[in-house]
Amino acid sequence: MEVDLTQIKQEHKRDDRVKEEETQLELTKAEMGAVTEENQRLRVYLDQIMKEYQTLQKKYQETIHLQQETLTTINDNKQKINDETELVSLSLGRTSSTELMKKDKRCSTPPTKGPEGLCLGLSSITRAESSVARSSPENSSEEAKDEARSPQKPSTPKRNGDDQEVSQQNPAKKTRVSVRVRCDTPTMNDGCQWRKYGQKIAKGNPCPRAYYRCTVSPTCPVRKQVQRCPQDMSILITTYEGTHNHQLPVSATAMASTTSAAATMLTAGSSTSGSTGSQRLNFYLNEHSKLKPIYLSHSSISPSPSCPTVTLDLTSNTLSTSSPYNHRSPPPVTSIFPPRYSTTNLNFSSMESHALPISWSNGSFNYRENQMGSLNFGSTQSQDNIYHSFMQNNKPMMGMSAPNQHSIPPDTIEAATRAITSNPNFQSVLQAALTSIIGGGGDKAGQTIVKPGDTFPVFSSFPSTSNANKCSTASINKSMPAKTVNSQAAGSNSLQCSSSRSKSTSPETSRDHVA
DNA sequence: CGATTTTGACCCGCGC
DNA sequence: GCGCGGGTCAAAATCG
Repeated sequence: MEVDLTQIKQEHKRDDRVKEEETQLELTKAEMGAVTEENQRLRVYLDQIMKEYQTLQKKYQETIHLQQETLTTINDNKQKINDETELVSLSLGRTSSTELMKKDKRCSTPPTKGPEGLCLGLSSITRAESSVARSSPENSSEEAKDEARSPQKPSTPKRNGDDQEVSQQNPAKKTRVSVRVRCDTPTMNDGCQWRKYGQKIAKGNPCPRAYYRCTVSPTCPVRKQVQRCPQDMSILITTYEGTHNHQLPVSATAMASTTSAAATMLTAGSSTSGSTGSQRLNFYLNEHSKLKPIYLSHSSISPSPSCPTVTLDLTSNTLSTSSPYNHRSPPPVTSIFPPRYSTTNLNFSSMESHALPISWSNGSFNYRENQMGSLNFGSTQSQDNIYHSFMQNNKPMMGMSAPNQHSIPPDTIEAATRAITSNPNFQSVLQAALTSIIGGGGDKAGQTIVKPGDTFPVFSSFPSTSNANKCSTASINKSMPAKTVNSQAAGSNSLQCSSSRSKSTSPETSRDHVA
């Protein structure tokens, strides 16, 4: 009996083992089946990817082929031109050729031309911005040259030196960046210190044009022109020109980066635009759960312009027109800053009408709010009161007279920043500056926007003493609320329209702002 | 009193 | 060559 029991037990054990093995086998089979299925799926996926890759490769090759054909055509044209003009002039250097050739040189020059990586057409502004981050010895040496030139030739104005510098860098063109801002204050505070050295009434524009020079460094050649748009007096057109040869204050880097990016875009963008008429690029930004277009219109090339100008249109399109362009303020580019080569108009106008004013005076597009960290968010006051209280609260913090405040809608700033940073052509230029400002989180920083219910954050971290930074709180309070942005009283505006250069208009230009 | 603005004069490039 | 217009200079005025 005992023997039978042990036999039965052994048989049971054997059965269990067989069953376990069978189960494991089934499991393994099932796993194999799944894996085979997945493998097939992956194969199909891989095939699709390969097909797409091949298609893309085909398209790429076609595009390359087309580009080569175009280049060949251009070269043929060049050859024809050279044949027509001078058969000997085959140098790849700075030959006297047509505009087309200049553009070609500027644009299609392979990036192997220099250590700076960008094509030869890069403007001084790009270098300026690079010198913002690192004051390049090249610039300093050039400045030293300028300084040396001036005393030697007392009769020669210093601007000649600047022009020479520019002409050395970039023959026959000097990129300007024009910023259009709906602003009631005499000047747009961009964080830099400016000193007014002249004022003129340009022909065709009753509003005087003011000339400012950067005083952060006595040798800084950067200049800016400030002028009211004749069509829309509430729009301030600030044109920057030149290269900062010094460290910029943090508050000034944002504007510098923006203008730099715009300038870079002008030069880089012209590389693809060729000589064809107008080009329009559209940027889209996702804001408030809807896509908004940002139009980059590349205006047609003007025949008799003096220098390439890129216009950053930061005016708020409060009328919300369906047109991509701001019709209320026609493009000033061709009329005010007619470009010799090309003019790029970056219209960052927002279609939103709830735009709250923010300050450019901080120079960092409001991004410093987190760093400053003494804001009253969540206030339920009206916007006017909010702004009043904010200004009062922040006066001690600013530790200075209220700087110029500007009615730049936050979404406009965000749009500008996004549009600019989204362009690969100058992402590298902007990266350092914007990253430092935004704090690394591009999206998050981009969303540091004043919401309609929030307290309006205004910062002025730059203790400037220049007039450009002076602005009365009263006039700000009058003009800053979004609803009254366009109905400013131009009384304290230095650039208000006037047909004569009388003393009555000029002194108030930038001084009698303090209430 | 120093810094800044104003403003008439001057310079220079460009078109005719 | 001349005139025009934009840009700059620099002395005077003004401000803080």
